[in-house]
Amino acid sequence: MARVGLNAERLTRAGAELADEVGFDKVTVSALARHFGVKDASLYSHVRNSQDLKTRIALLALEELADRVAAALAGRAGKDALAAFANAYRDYAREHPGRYAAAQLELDYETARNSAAVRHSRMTRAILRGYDLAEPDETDAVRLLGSTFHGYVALERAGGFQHTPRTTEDTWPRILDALDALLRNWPKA
Amino acid sequence: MARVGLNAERLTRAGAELADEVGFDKVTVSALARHFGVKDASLYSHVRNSQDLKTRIALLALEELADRVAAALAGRAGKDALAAFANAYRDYAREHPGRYAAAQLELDYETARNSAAVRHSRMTRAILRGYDLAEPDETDAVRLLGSTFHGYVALERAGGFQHTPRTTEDTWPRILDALDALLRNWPKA
DNA sequence: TACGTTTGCCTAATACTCCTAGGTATTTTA
DNA sequence: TAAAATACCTAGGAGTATTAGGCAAACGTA
Repeated sequence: MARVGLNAERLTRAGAELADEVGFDKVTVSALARHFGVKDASLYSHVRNSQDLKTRIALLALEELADRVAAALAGRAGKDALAAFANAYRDYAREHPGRYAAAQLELDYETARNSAAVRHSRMTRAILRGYDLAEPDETDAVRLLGSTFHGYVALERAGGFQHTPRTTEDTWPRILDALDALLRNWPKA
Repeated sequence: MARVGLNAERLTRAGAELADEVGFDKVTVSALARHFGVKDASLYSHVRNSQDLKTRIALLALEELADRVAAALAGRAGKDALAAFANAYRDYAREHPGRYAAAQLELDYETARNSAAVRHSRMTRAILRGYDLAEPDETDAVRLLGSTFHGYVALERAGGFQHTPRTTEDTWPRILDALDALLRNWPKA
């Protein structure tokens, strides 16, 4: 019979697309097998198991997201960089909800260490170059930014901001204003 | 044969405890049935299905968390209230990781509307009474606080802050300082 | 206290997902 | 073109979710 031509990368890409369509938690080995018109068991030559498949999708999403952020950040500094970073992050989550959810998957130490997660933390730190922060304030500020962006996107996605007339479109730029103001006037210890 | 005496509430409580022990996503109908020494099918007289069980655990967690926050907030204002709120939130997540994850479950509109989630948003707004913010800044600030706390707890739990010498114990109070400073000097539109 | 009703828990059965072992056929390579 | 690698298969076992229908314990009432 004709072969479909599977390999780990095609499975990962199809899994990422499937995640965006139906949700990351609904990406299963059998759903993916159905998508390619093969039997479940056939996937196990390319992927160790279900967890491995999910990890690969997570790593793909982290790479893509890091690439986007890097592109958005190029040549910008200060508040421009802050906004570019934040928007890249948020836009990715909206365009690719499944991949974004995948990027949140908890990776074991070793896997995370060799993933694009490292680029993410370096880029977050790079934003702060336009502001005048010394350690340990810089680390604290990195954590604040990461927390706020991640939290905002998560709550927005969960529909947490839908019960008031104020739209999230209006709120978002104001939050960037606020964070910019905060970074320019970081409180003394 | 002797009956165990199941009912929806006991199942929900046991499910919440199980969530804290093994993770919310590992709370299954069959695991819970095993815990009580009964057959899977027996649970379906008390709970509609797996989703219903998870929703009940989520609602329980939201109630508990709201109670804690309310207690922490009583009689406080300004930065005191901010810190009490944030700590109640964070402590709950650390003591009850499974329940906290459950509280993040996406509820449909109607369910959310009748849940303790409403108390949560009211309490978040109450914090701001000690600061001088008019609408729509108040709504934006509520969203910023919610995002930051939620995001911080999520990233901390995922181990996102473990790769640097600066501990999260040191960072956390500084983030509260920063948010307090920000609320006192909210930028003009 | 006996009787009927409720209901807590059971057995049986179906369906879906994950995964292993071992086989066949196709493609690659030497 | 024969050998090696490998893409996909069949078969089957285990766990989870769920429905349908049954028996017996507990409860309310006459």
